[in-house]
Amino acid sequence: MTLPPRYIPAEHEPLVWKRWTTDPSRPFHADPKRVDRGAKPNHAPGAKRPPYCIVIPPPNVTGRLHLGHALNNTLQDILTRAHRMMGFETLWMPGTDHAGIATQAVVEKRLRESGELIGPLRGSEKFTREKFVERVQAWKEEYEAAITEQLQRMGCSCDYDRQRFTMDEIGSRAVREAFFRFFRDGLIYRGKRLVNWDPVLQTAVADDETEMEEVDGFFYYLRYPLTEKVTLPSGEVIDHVTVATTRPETYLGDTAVAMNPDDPRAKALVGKRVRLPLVGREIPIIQDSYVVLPAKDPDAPEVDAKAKYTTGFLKVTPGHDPNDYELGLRHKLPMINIMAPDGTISDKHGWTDVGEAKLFLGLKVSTAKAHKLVTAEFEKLGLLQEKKPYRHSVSHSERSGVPIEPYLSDQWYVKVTDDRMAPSANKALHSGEIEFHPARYAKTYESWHDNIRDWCISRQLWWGHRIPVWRKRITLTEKNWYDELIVPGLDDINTKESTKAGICLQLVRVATGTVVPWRTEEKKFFLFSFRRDSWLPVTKADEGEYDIFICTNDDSIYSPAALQDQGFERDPDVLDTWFSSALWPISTMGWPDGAESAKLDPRSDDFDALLKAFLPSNVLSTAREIITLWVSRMVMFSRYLMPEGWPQDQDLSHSGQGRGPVPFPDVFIHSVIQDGQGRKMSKSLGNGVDPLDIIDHYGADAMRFVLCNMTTQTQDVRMPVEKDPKTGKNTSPKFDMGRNFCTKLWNATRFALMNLGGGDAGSAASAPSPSGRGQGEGFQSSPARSSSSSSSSSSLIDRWMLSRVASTIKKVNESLANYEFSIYAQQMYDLMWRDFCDWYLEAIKPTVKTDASQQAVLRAALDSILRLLHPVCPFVTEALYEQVRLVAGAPVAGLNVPPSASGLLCTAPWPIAADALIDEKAEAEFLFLQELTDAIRTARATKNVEQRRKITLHADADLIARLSKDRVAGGMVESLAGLERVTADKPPQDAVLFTFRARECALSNLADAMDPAAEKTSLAEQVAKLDKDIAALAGRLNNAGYIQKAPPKLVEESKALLAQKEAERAAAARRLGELG
RNA sequence: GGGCGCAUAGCUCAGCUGGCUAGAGCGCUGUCUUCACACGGCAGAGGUCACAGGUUCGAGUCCUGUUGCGCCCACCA
Repeated sequence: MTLPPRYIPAEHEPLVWKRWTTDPSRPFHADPKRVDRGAKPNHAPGAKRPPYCIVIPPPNVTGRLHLGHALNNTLQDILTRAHRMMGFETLWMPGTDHAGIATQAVVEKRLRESGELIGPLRGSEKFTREKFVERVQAWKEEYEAAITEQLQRMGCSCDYDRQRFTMDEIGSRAVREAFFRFFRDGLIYRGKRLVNWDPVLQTAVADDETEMEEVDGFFYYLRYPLTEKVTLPSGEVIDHVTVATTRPETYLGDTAVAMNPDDPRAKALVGKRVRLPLVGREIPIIQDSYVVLPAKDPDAPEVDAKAKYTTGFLKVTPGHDPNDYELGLRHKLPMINIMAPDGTISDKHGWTDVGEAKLFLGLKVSTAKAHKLVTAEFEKLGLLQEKKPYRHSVSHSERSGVPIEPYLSDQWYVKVTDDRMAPSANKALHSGEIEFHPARYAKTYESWHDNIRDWCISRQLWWGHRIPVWRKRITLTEKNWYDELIVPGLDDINTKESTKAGICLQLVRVATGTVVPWRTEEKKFFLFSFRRDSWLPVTKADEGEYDIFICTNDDSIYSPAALQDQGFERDPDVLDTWFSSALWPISTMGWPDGAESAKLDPRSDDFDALLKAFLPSNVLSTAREIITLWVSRMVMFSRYLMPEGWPQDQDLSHSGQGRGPVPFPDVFIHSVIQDGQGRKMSKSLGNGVDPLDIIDHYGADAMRFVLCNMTTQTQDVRMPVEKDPKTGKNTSPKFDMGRNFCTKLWNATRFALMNLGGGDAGSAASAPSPSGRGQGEGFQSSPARSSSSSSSSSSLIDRWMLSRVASTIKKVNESLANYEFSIYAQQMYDLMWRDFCDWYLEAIKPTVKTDASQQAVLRAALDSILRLLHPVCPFVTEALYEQVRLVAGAPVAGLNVPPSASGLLCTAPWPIAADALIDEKAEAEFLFLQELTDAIRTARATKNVEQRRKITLHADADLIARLSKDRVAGGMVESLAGLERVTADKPPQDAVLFTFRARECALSNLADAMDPAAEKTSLAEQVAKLDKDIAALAGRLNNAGYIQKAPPKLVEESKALLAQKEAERAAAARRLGELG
């Protein structure tokens, strides 16, 4: 009984997965108690070993994983599996991200499509907040399960017992504590700012949640009447100024007109006023160098678009344009908001002087309709000068697709500009604590921090972490301030003097939006001190409306109910998704509670040890667009929140405040997979590939091998996508290679097993044993310690094979250390296919059945290949190892492949080869034989010699000696080249001459009859080709500079090559003469 | 506008600090169903390394510039 000639993944993958996950040794489970950072990697049961940890970039629960995920997770699994086999205590922490805005948008869209939801979500009768969140929760459950299944089908060896979710209790606890600490330390503040507003989802969105789109529009030239006539330096008298705008309706919120101080008209106009049509508001003309001067020649091709279109007068709308907002701040202009959250023009949100502009109320801003109506009114008044077509890019919401409205609103911010945040993240880069691979990506990271702005973290959504802040609006006077500020019950808490749990307050003056520092004797701003005598009283100047914000990290201190009784309302907003993502490396491991986290999730009771053992993790693997969104924030948060002296200081209540540890020392940025046309894969383009479709069709290993193989150091990789006519699913012919590779490995092992006479090869396919244990192991003793006399083969091809294995181990180790995945795959491809199959297995066919020492080498080489390949192709190698491990084989000196204690390949020790196995002499000699074989094969093919015909090689005595020196090696050439005999006899008249390394050789008995004409043509071609080569070489050697400056070794090589070519030419020419 | 990357065989890509007689896989051509594998073996065809300059004895590789494509950041006058 033998293995079938094909590897059919679907027959093995589920069984192999079951073995991994049900084995009592729990191979994917990390035990922090076994970790010792100072230990050497080893496999001894119960021994201490160094940690190796990767925290998964949590996939969004918005949908299923795509090929980019497959790539990233394959790479992480490769690293994880390799290190596990190398003897590290290995943790790959899995989990998913709630992806606030993205998931809410997807679910909202679904509900709209199904007709369940009509109109805006907020205020919807059908969906209360709780009910909607319930629906999102259901969605999350569905896709979290799908994602987990996908990961498992891919073979990802995550520690699934620890799987986390950003919004689970552990994650939420971390968010709460982190928010509290930032709030307490003054790094979270409330501010009225201009934000990106999505008028459909009705929430603020981050800059990175928007994307630019080219839009056709118009430049409208509007005339603003001056309140008095002005005489320009040119002598011209004007009664209006003309502004150019793409969004005419925003004129309703204009609070100034700006011009460049260098504009010759500025002197006459700055300080004058214009009156806004219909609104009637009078606004000043101000000067600011931000304003672009009009181009002298607007038609010149390289003129900046702004200079080309501008009139020199810029309408300033601080409430609805980011630049105008900055301008407004600089000039202390009023900010008028003319828009309701749904994007309609409204006088209910801070706009009072509506005047005759009433007719615009209710219009949706940024629509053609609004532009039309507003400009029509200007036209009626004779104030529309002209309009010009203009194509420009406008930012759109990534989630709802509508244009983003800059919108003035109250939001929470993290002060990432603080020295302890972004600058600290850069410090980690400069000190080498964090390193990017490839290194160029460090630049993206660095410049992001150099230009960073405070991070708006509040989102007006329902799906996410609720902001842990309660608010009450109060009016403070000289008389009532103490009573207003004191919150009953808090006095008691203060006496606890607890640093761990706490409560803190912020006071924001409503009129100005400014945060009022708590004025205590201790100068502990925001840290609430409840001792009345430590407060400075409110003075007359301080009187007014205030918002008081309370933040606590522990509901037991002050319960939500108690706060409500006091008239506090919980902030309705949720946090930006990246806030919880930023905590991911530490929250998943139980920050901030350590051992106590087990109360929140009893699945893992070793939380105290977990963080200590595995943080910092070893590497973060991700796509480059995540560098700013996520990598940066994880570094900032970890450095701020984790203790400075970590891991010596293990008191998690200590915040490092920018001097804590980095969450990982290495960041690997993988390439982006595009389709065959270089486009991004996306749902809308229909060019996405589902990893499960690939796995169904090709097998997980095939997919993984190809993904690994294409992970070079470049930015993008193209993957031509085809639609499978049968299934209608997207696929790519690129994966053929992986499938073929697995089949080849399968058959090579099959062949080896046949020749090793061992295990019942059939059982792997038909009836895999549930556990391999209990059956005889292949090795009797550790091969590393065995003496060379045990089995070391003296055969050249065996030494060559071992040398190839040894040097591949070395190169694979290097590639893994440098995150050079493609090189790793390539090495394994060459070793398994080219070296092992094409040469070694073919070469040993005549001898292996009777040569015990060769069998040992065969077994050890195969075992090594399976181990080295396992991280890339875990399923097929595991299935094969199940058979191979049962085959007895003597140890091979220098190649250490001890049996796996569990019987599983996934925890088998990584092969170790002695340097002495790398045998350059054997490789050189083998190369000689390979080339000889090739030369004969080529001659046979070009002379159309029949496949089965055995021919005769005529060679010189030296070559014959070399071939007979090693019985097996000589036999190899004979069998691979199809030789009947090798002789020193003079070749017969009809022999075909060829030269091999400057030796004249000949082949005879090629055919029943030779064609002398064809032979002559071929020889003439050879001579011509050689002449060309000789000319080139001679030219190089005649160059004085080359002789003088090139390395002598190179010159010698050229000379030798020239001599060889000349000899070959002479021989060919002579033979040509003989043939007449 | 700032930054990064890519342009090498029909396709997808290697080619590190300059020595190449430029490689791999797929595809193509020929041949072989020989007892591991036709998802295979063997052999072969196919490339002025985007373009133009420069440095060098020598450039796919280094420098400068040009063109084309892609990505990130900034930018709604």
